[in-house]
Amino acid sequence: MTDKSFDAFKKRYEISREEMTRELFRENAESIRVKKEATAVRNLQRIIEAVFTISKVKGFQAMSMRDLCNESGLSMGGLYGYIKGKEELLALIQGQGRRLVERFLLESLTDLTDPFEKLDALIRVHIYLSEVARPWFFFNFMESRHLGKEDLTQALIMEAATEKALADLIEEGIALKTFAPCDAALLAGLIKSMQQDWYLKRWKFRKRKVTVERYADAVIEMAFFRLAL
Amino acid sequence: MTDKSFDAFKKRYEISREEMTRELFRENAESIRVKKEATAVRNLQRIIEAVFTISKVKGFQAMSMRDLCNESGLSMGGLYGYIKGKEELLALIQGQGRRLVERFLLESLTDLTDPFEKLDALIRVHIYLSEVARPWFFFNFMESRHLGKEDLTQALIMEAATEKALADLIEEGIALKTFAPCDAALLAGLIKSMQQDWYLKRWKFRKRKVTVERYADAVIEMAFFRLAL
DNA sequence: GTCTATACGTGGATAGAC
DNA sequence: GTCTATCCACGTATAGAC
Repeated sequence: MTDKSFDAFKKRYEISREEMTRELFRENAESIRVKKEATAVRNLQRIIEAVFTISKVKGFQAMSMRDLCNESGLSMGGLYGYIKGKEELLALIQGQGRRLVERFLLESLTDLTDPFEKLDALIRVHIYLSEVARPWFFFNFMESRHLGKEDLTQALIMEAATEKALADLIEEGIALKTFAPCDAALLAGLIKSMQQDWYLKRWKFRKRKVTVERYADAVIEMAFFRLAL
Repeated sequence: MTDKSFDAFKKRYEISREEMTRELFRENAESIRVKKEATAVRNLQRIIEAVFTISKVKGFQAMSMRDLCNESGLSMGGLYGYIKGKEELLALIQGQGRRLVERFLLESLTDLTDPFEKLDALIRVHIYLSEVARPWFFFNFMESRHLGKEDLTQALIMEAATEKALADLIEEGIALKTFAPCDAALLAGLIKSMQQDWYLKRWKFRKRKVTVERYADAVIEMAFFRLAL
């Protein structure tokens, strides 16, 4: 990513959006009774968005299937054509998230060589991604501990992968004597916590009129101050 | 606090612990059917701890009153001698938290004048407090959005107060030309997000054998690097 | 493919015995 | 003060009509 603006990122994201839901449908096709792709993809999207909306207010556990029907516009019977039960919703949403992170986060370092540039890109793209797909990030953070053992393991692996990408980058810079020596793993964790705050406390930033670009700059600046020689 | 060690803080905390639950009982005495203070305080403590334990695993919404009975050792009827309903548990726990923060956080700056020392104390004491009262901090973070309007407002005020204390301190240091100029409110938020990570991801730090003192040092170091002239 | 109606289970709260 | 037994409301999931 040579263009650091949020708008450029947003466009890139919106292009992939529908395609990602279609992939999700195909991956789960056996457990979905509805076979017509256009209908299924549209309804799947509505269901997932409804889950986010309701969960944000009352939490996933407190969301009843009736709530979900009202919000998504489907009826009880119709809804059960898409999912086997409430539990499966979690797995479904997890799948969408894995796709998000793989496609946008772990591919963000192409064409960059300077450690500072790479670190900038890696920090920035995470914050931008959490802005465009905020409902998913928020949901994932709040509800991941209710996942089943299998899905939880998957989630933790993905979580660790993004943190490790940061730590590796920092260590690489230290080895090159571009960054000042420090505990790379610990610093990566601190950076991650600042990244997360963007989607966990977004109401706060909106109230204070802090833009996503400005926030990303501030986090990157913190890291650079720490790593400057 | 002249002694920066965690052990010193922990001792100070443990002395106040029982007393705080007693205050909580007296404050809510009208809505508690049980009148014998010794019994009531003991059971209240058990109930609150049980709520934390269960909520950590399945979330407050998914916790049934039967779960709570099993975990606390009381029966359904007995339990309802202490609380009017499930909703009231949230308010009760909120009360305990307000007491925690007021007593330990907002009183931590006595006897200090140097801005760096004050900032060190304010950052450190929050992290230490979240370590000794981790169940409360975790619960508060995860469940606060399910509070009623009244209690939610209270929680947000308290949240804002701790962040403002940080921001004020930073601005004071900038005015004194001890700190480098920067956006104090934004930096305060970033520091807060790093503080929160300690209790939100504690399993991670335990696995990596990062002690609470070391973590506090790392966060303070981040702030100092940013604020050094 | 989607709807309405309904069976079956679980949860919150209380009454009354001990 | 605490327990057991019970009431009623609500939630999930399915059967069968359209």
